[in-house]
Amino acid sequence: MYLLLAAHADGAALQELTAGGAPHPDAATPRVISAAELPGVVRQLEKRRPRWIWHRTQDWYPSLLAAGVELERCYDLTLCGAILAHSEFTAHTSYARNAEKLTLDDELQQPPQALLPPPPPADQDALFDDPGFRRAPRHTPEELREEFAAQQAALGDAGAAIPADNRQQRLQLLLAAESAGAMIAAEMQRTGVPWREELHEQILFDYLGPRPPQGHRPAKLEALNGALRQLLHSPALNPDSPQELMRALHRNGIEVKSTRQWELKESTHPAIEPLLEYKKLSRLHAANGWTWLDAWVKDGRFQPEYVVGGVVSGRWASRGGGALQIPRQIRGAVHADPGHKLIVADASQLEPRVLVALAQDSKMAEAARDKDLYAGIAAQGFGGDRAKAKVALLGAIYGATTGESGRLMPQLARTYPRAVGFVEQAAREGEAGRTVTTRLGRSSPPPSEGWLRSQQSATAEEQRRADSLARSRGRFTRNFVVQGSAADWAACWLAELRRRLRAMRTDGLPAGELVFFLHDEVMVHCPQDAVADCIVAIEGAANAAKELLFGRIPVEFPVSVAVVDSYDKAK
DNA sequence: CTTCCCAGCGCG
DNA sequence: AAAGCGCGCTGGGAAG
Repeated sequence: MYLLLAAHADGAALQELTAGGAPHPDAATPRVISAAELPGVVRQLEKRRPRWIWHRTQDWYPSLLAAGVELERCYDLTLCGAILAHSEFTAHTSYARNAEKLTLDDELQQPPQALLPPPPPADQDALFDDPGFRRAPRHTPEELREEFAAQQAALGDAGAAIPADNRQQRLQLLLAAESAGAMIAAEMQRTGVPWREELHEQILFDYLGPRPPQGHRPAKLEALNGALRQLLHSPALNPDSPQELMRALHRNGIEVKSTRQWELKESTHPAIEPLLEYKKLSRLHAANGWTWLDAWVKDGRFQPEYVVGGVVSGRWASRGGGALQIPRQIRGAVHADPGHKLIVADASQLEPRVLVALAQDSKMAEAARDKDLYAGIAAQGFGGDRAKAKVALLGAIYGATTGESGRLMPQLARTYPRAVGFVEQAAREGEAGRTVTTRLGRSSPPPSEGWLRSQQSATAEEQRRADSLARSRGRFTRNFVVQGSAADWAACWLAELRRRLRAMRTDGLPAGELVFFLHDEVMVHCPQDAVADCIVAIEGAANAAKELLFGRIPVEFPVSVAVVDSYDKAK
């Protein structure tokens, strides 16, 4: 059952559609529902387990959640439209050809915000107090219905070219997973990561000293700054200025081309150690210090905004608070509530395993049967040297050309011609200006106009520049197929896990809540007596994701699970 | 004063 | 050990 929810001047318009996107015979015209009665109506209709169709999940779902209405599944027209408009699986359809003049405005990205406190938790009326909501709806119900019908038609044609390839099922799975991801993002933002402010403050005190007045350096940084000024004979030095710092280093005979950590480490000058310490602490203070704590943690929860579809590869991005960059230093502040545990689960070595499955490299699959894939590869082709094997494989996925990683490539290619050939092929597609596609059908963006123009350059100098741009794009497409297919896997893992956790709740069992997701890692906050069942759900979902993407293949996707009180104890 | 870009570094 | 992919955020600094 498909139910379209569209904005309406008086609240919402609701219409039942067929799977193809036509109005259901019993619902020729949409039903208008006032804002006040919407949550109740939606709650009632949810009992029939519909798929809710809407322009953007983030416009509807947060307010429904705030009103206490949780839904099972949806279809996000914006996210799905973006996939269908660019996917190679639908490139031959009129939907893709008309993508330039999409009926929907694709404002996936909102203007970037400065560091602002997170919005207060929405209450039941928030949706309807929002002046944006009271504006004339951007799309009529009929426009949204037609958009859904067009997307369904494109999906229906996805398998036409190569039916045996299951392209239609794969793309359908991707659309469902992406829409589920949008719901999970809204739910996780509402729930938030359990964050103990007093533990965070203790960490800051230990590293930096007491909280300084606004705009001042903490004591430890001030002391390091004093030492640096002496050691570098620069009494007014501000080490936060790369230019000043560079000049001071040069004055003291430290000939670096940048002030990056790894380059500074080359020097043995006595100022280097305090300088690196200063940089580390200064970063903590600026990015995750007291100001961050004030702005982002409230009532024991960190509630970041996730941006589903924010990365071309299908990974999520985030907005505000740097949610996907929580440094190890402060992970001790992420702490389970009393009587609860954090389950931190991580798909080990996900990208190499995805490469094995994509390339169907049976030799590498033998190595991937081991819990430690790098050790398996080391045994097969690198004389047992695990570090070498890891650098070589990651280099193949990233497109390393120089350094140890680049030198190891021929050795890797000899042992695993299929796996290496797969990423090499993806690189060649990109260099030639073509697009590449993930397992489930998300395609890389086409090259820009400027890139295409650069490839027709005349002079030798221009040609060198063009070749460099081509190789750069090749590294991007090389990585895209692996990173993007790993994101496909992770989206299915997450959606499957949500389904299983919801089932536990429906069965009246104690169940955990998803509170964090980071590319190949999930965190579940969970009552102690639900831990065992949650782990079963996490592992079952991982296996389900593998079979959804690749069928029954002899490649393991092991999940490493840690049950901890605080995040720093995981890994 | 605001706006934009860069260098640097955090995460995977 | 080295600098190959994808992001967001900060402070500095130049430009308007």
